[in-house]
Amino acid sequence: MKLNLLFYTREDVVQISRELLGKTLCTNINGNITEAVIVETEAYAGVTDKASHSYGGRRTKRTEVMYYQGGHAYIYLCYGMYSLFNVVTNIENVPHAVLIRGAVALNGIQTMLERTNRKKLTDGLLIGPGKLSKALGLHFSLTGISLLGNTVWIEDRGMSVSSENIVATPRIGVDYAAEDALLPYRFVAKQDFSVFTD
DNA sequence: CGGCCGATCCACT
DNA sequence: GTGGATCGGCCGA
Repeated sequence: MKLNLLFYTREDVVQISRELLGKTLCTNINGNITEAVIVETEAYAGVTDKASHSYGGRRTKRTEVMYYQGGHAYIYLCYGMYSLFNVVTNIENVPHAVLIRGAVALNGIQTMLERTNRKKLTDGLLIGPGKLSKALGLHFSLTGISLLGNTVWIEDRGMSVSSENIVATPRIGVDYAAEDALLPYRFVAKQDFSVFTD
């Protein structure tokens, strides 16, 4: 079933990041449906987190979406060519988010291959936030869209990941965040979901 | 208005 | 392991 508002508006973004592992990220872009099991996430803990775009309460046209109520998508352009997809959490005006860094393809594989200009499905197709967003059609122009609608949403299909199958590490590419760069806010599922593919 | 740079990826060595 | 691609956002002047 589709994750609801109560899932997203909880206050512990680290806990939500862990729970998102094993959930199914779905998109329906112009009738092209793609689905993938989330296997890698990162928590961004808002105004007190130096790695977060909303650190210190920074509020700009781009980061405004982070201040939305939980259950929206914050998607922004990185390095001029990659859209990075985040799940906004917590209540309105508390700018927490979870970056979705990796997934395993489940359905709509042909569409994903076409979007990424590949011929064959490989394990790494959706590993990496830029690649994942491209394959699922999560262009940054979709930023701010609700995850409770019928374009982008996340489902619980009973595939939760137990804590002994979760590895926590520091986040990627946030060396600028001083001591917060060391926080173990990246979560990787050590579990093989590829067996569910088609 | 100019300049710098990023929550990345891949080809190439 | 390294550097180039590529551009919107952000900041300082």
